[in-house]
Amino acid sequence: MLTETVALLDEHGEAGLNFRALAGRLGGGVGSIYWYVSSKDELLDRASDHVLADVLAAVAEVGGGDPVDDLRTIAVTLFDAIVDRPWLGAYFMRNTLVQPNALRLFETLGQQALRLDLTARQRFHAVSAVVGFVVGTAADLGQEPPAEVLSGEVDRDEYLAATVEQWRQLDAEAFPYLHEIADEFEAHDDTDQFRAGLDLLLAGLRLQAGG
Amino acid sequence: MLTETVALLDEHGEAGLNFRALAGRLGGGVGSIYWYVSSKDELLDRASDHVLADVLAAVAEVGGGDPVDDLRTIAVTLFDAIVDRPWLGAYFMRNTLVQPNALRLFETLGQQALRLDLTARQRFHAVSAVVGFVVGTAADLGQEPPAEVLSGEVDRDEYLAATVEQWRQLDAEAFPYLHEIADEFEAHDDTDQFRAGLDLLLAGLRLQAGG
DNA sequence: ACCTGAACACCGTTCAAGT
DNA sequence: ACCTGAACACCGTTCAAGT
Repeated sequence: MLTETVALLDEHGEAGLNFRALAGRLGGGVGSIYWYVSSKDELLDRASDHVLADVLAAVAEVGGGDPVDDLRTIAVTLFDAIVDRPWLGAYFMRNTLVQPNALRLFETLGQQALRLDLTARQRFHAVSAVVGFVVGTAADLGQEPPAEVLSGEVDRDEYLAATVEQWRQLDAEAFPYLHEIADEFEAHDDTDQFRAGLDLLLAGLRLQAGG
Repeated sequence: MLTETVALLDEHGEAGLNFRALAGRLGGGVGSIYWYVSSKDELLDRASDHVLADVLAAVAEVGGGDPVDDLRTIAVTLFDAIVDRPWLGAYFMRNTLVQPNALRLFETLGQQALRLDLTARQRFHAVSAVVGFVVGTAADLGQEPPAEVLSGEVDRDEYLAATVEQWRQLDAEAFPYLHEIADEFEAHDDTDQFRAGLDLLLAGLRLQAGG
């Protein structure tokens, strides 16, 4: 059932997942899904954990190098997985009681932090910050472009172009920052942007751990 | 209309906002809302920007001190606003074409970054990282507790208690990190956690800007 | 130009009934 | 123990009709 859920999600996005379509795929009635799962939220909790097994497998060997670098490797792997499947962002670690893989991934991140000279509280904060940054950033990037722009259908590129154009129209005296970064924004790559932010966070962590 | 939308959101949460209830409040028909707004998403885009005016007013005087500290002040103010109204997280800066206040707040953050010795790209990445971290972390904290835990209704405290209990039941050899932080998690304060993470990010930024 | 509200299409969820 | 699918309650959105 989780496999079919993920397949539907991959093919038609979060909006394409509904119980009627899922039941059809499984060759059963709508009601039978409720025998295995108590709600759509729980289905997505479990589906996201199901998919997380791949992330876990990909980082199984991580742990031998510099702790901060290993933290970065795991974070980037998780980030890529959420960019691939944006619905992951909303459900990852939402309820670890039914998400053993999320818990294992959290532990794996934490084990890198265990190798840093930090207090327990600092470690807790550091790992939480990394997870928060990864999930928050990835979820932001995975957003559908707003449908209300202009009239008719607008794709992501057109929305971004309209945004830069808006920035350039602003008064340069009142908006010096937006003017400065308009070029950057136009040429920006989401993954670069994520990595740059993650590097800032990890640089701060390294400093806290004593270099 | 935006004021009534926000009032409904504040009183009954995101789930309590629907066009029938809103039309009732406004003393009109459901259809008339579509004269002012093309979809529910646009309504929420505009409502979130409406509310952001308060944040903007609160940070109007910021800018005289240390740039990194000023960045922190603005970030904390935004964080508090999203914790207060979790639906803000999903709509903040989603479509700046209809969100002038979000744009101004982004500019205000950016102007602090302008006072740091950074390249335009670094500034863009830094401000994006701060916003991503704030929104991601606040949105995560604002989540409803999963309803599927155990049977019956469970509030946030019970869910957190069940989570710590789960961690303590895990094998201590295989999950050293979760065991170590169980106590921290039990006593943790969301705002402290956010500030600690933000400080790591800002420490990294300060380092990049040359101390 | 602005509003009305019935109607439409589509949801998640329930439940009496089956096997 | 597990499944069925009609029915329910509740959505966002549309649109012909009004003023």
